[in-house]
Parts: sequence; C-alpha cells; structure tokens
Amino acid sequence: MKMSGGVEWALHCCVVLTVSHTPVPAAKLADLHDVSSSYLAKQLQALARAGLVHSVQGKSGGYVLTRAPESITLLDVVRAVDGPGPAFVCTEIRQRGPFATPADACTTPCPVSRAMWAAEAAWHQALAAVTIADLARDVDATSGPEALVGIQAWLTGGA
Amino acid sequence: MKMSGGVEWALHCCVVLTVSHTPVPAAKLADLHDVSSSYLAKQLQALARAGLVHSVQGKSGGYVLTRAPESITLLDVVRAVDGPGPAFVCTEIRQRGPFATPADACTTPCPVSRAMWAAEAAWHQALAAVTIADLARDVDATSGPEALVGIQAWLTGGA
DNA sequence: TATACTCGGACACAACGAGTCCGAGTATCG
DNA sequence: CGATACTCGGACTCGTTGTGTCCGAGTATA
Repeated sequence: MKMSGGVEWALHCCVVLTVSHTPVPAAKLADLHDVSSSYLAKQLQALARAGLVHSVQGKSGGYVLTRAPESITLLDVVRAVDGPGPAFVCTEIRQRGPFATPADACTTPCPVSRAMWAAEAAWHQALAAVTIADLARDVDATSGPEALVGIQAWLTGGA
Repeated sequence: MKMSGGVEWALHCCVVLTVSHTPVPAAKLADLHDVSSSYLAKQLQALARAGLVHSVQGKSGGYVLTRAPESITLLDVVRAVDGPGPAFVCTEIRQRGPFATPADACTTPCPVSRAMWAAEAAWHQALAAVTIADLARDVDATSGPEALVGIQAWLTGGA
C-alpha cells in the first residue's frame, strides 16, 4: 500500500498556484521545491489531463488553475496523479474452486469487497472534504501570511 | 495507489478459518480458492508474523486463528499483509528550495500531510470497525448458512 | 526410529513507478 | 512579417516493489 510520491509535489504545486493568476512554468515550480523539473512535469501533465490546471505554451507560458481553489478537492488531485482506479480490486475469488458460488448468484459484491470499498469510500470522503483553498489558509495560519506573498513576488519577478 | 492483491486472499482465508478449530494446511486453503499454494503461503506467513494466526508444523499441521474472530479487524489483516507503513509519506518538501522554512519551525506536520493523514485515519477507522466475524456473518446472510458448513465438512474431511 | 507431511525463508521473474530526454508548438522580439 | 527562444507533451530507460516459485528445516504420526 503505497501512494505515488508525486502526489505530494502536485498538492504543494496547487497551493503555490493559488497565489498566481498568471501562468507559472514547471521549471520555476521545480526550482521552488528543489525537485527534478523533468519529473514534476509529468505530474503537472496529469493535472492538466484531469482538467485541474490549464497549460499555455509559448514564451510566457506555464500552468494556471482552471477553477477557484475552493472547488478543487484533495480527492481531485489524488485521483488525477495517482490514478482513478480503486486500491482494492475484487478478483471474484468466490467464483473459483470446488465451492464456487454460481455466477448468477453473484448479483451483489461479496462481503469482503463491500467492506473494503466502504473503507475506501470513507477515505475518499475525507479527501473530498478538504480543498486547496483550505490548505492555503492553513499555510497562512502556520507559516504566516508573509510566506505566500514572498513566493508570489518571487514567481512573478525574475529568478 | 494499489493495494497488494494478497490482501483479498488473506481475508477470505481468515473467514474460512473461522469454521475450523483445527489446523488447516495452506495447500487446502489454496485448493479451496483455486490459487497458487506457494504464493498463498507467503500471505499466511505474514499473518503468522503479525500474530493473527498460529502455525503448527508436522503431519496434521496448518494454520489456526489465534484470537476470536470478533477481535480480528480488517485493519489488522491489511496491515499484516500490505505493510504497516502509511500510504502517504511526507518528504518535508517545505524544508527545501529558496523559500525553505527553517527546520526548527517545523514542529508540527505541514498542512498537506495533516490533511492526508486525517483521510488515512478515516480509512483505518473504517477498516478497524469491521471484524472477521462480521464478514462471516455477512457470508452466512448472503450465501446461506449451508455454504460455510459445507466448507467446514470439506476441510475436516479428506480431500 | 523412520516417515511423510507441514511451515519457513531464500530464490527468479514481471510490472509498475521514478526519473530523463528530445521533439512539437506558440507568444515574443527584432 | 520572420526568426527566435521558451514552453509543454509524449516517448524512452532504469530501479524498485510486488508476484510467483522452489527447496530445505522441523515435527507429529505410525
């Protein structure tokens, strides 16, 4: 049970993008977090594919959030970067072996998959309850408001 | 985000083990589910390491549940087979780059990891709320009580 | 005491994630 | 209007983790 490490990068990038209404290139985000720009590009591409950020090309291009930070949940980012598929996959083990239950009797998922999916639903619900705006607010509260405005100045200004 | 496929096997095995108070060899469990006995052995070893099942060697050996099914939660099985580590790992990205927050200011986890851990806690809580006994009860309700007693007879009797 | 059956850990193989690279496309500047 | 420089996008390679298998150590049985 291991989540893609790129999720952390993507979340931090989304928080940073809240302070800039102009496109921010991937290289700048990579420098800001001191991570590989080539690999970070992959995560940003995933966000773009999911429609969370909009990518503009050209000389002053980069990435911008498509929606308001209040309407982007952590679940959106996680599913975009880490894949939308469920963590637990039921292989219908009950339909195999000498005591296999006939296929026509399997109208409902088996009890184990029901329980696992319920737990996963709780996880999803907790993720969907938090938005990028909430995270930005928390950063302001813990690191002080000067942190994000400093980043904003560094993003818009030169290197 | 992908969970080890062996978790499903382990859960089904635990449910089956509730009907037998005598050791059941791994080969029999593998035949019952029509899966590789060699690989299933690995999952059962993980359960044994975690103290959920007790392994007895010798001619009439096998695996038995160590505790009552009511006191074995799904979380126990998942953590035993899939690993106890958290799915989201915080690499302290905030301490890197030009705007790195000083290490002595990082007494509390960063907002992103807090949110991710909260979601993971919800997932754990949902898993801990369900026990193996609950699953066995559900199987009785859906597949009828004759299913488990038939399996019990097959387990205790010859092949 | 010999035996047959069990678990346990050590050993290959495959798939996914991590990380890197170069080409296509566009806004800028001369 | 054209050349340029900067951007994203996808294709490629490598390492790690999970998947699957095998044989040896140990014990209750006959």
